[in-house]
Amino acid sequence: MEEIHTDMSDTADIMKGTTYTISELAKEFDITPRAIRFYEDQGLISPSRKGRRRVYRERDRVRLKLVLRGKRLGFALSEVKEMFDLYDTAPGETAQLRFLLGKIKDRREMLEQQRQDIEAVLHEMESVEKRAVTVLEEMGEG
DNA sequence: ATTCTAACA
DNA sequence: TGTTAGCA
Repeated sequence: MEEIHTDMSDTADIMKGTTYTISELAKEFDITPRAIRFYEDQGLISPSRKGRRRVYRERDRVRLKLVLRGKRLGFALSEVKEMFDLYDTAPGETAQLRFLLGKIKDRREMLEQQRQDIEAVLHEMESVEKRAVTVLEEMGEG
């Protein structure tokens, strides 16, 4: 899945002004550079440039990590972006957290509904299966 | 060797 | 998002 590099503290990386190339981040998070550029196109990350080349700093790395976490939780990139925009607009504001809670609620409800749907199908399968077995047994006797 | 943009799948 | 082409 995903492993995290915890050598020096992140704060140390920040004060040192550590930067990363797109390939380094891709390797760290086990994704392709293409995916990282895609997230940028979607407005989720905005690395600075050195000429044409993207220069990723700790802030970008953190955002990328959050994007991937959002994906794991089943959120759309657009939803992760909404959260980022809220944070950028009102840092330290409760709006972002309320938004997140709302998203979690929606996501959870969707998953629970899916769970119910799955259970319904499973039960139906069981019913059909029993019926089929019964028919075979009757044929065996007759 | 690596990254980038753009376009198509 | 993956892939590929043509650059720098």
